[in-house]
Amino acid sequence: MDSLETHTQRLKALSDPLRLRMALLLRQAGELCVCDLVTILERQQSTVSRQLANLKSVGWVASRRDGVWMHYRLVLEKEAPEGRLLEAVAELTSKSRIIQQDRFKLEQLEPACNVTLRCGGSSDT
Amino acid sequence: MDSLETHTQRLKALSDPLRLRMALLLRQAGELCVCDLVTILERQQSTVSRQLANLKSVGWVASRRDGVWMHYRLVLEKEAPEGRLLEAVAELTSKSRIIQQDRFKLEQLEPACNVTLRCGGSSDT
DNA sequence: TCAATATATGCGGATATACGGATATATTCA
DNA sequence: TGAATATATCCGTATATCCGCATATATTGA
Repeated sequence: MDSLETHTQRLKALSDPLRLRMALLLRQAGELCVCDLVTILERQQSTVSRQLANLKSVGWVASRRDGVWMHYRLVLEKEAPEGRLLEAVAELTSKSRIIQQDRFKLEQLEPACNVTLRCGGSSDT
Repeated sequence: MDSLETHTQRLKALSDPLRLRMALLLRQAGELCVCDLVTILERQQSTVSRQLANLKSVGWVASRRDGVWMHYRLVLEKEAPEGRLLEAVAELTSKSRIIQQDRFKLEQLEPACNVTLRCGGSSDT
């Protein structure tokens, strides 16, 4: 029984192009560190970090420290309305040029940090 | 293949508490005129009108003139991702105090204009 | 044409947001 | 302890947003 403001703030967090790209990248990758996102999004580290803090403050993502690196991941209870919302957003934006480029960059990414898991993509060998 | 900006603008339109309440009221009522929304939302007519224009400019609602009245309704292709998005939002916010109050006020509403149809609610007599 | 009503829009002020650059903090390793 | 790296935060500026008030526009009916 969150207040309406709480919900609109969560929606607003996804209403910024940069934060939405972040959320969708995390959705695809499972987990990413700040420097990976800096590489893909081509923004200042301070910008990326601040927007991740925004996503975290409204509960979309959580973080995990691994040495010097902070790994961010989506917080989604499966079958929750939040998951369906993000799924719908992902579907709506999947054809967007930038989103497709982001996905490509993610696949090509040489992980800067020793990522433990990276879901999807090329897992055949 | 809308641009990412287009999609984030549509999300942002739902990220404002007042506009979200409007969208959910229209979802429940089917169609409402500006003065009905002014009554329910207890805001200035100019505010309501401008936010409806916002929702219209990004494609969430359409309007129909009926004499002096402008009736607004949601534009939702069934089975489209937009519909699932709004459904998820409606579910997330359904427990919010304000949203419940809005629903109640809508049911009690003495229509200011001769509304042709009003779905749901008390249609027994 | 003119008054009455419903709606839309211009304007200004208060507030929020996004960004880059600089800097602070945290962790690792020598 | 000190250098190197990754991340977080502070600051100022530019821009966007929200609202109410006043006013413009559109429609109806006399």
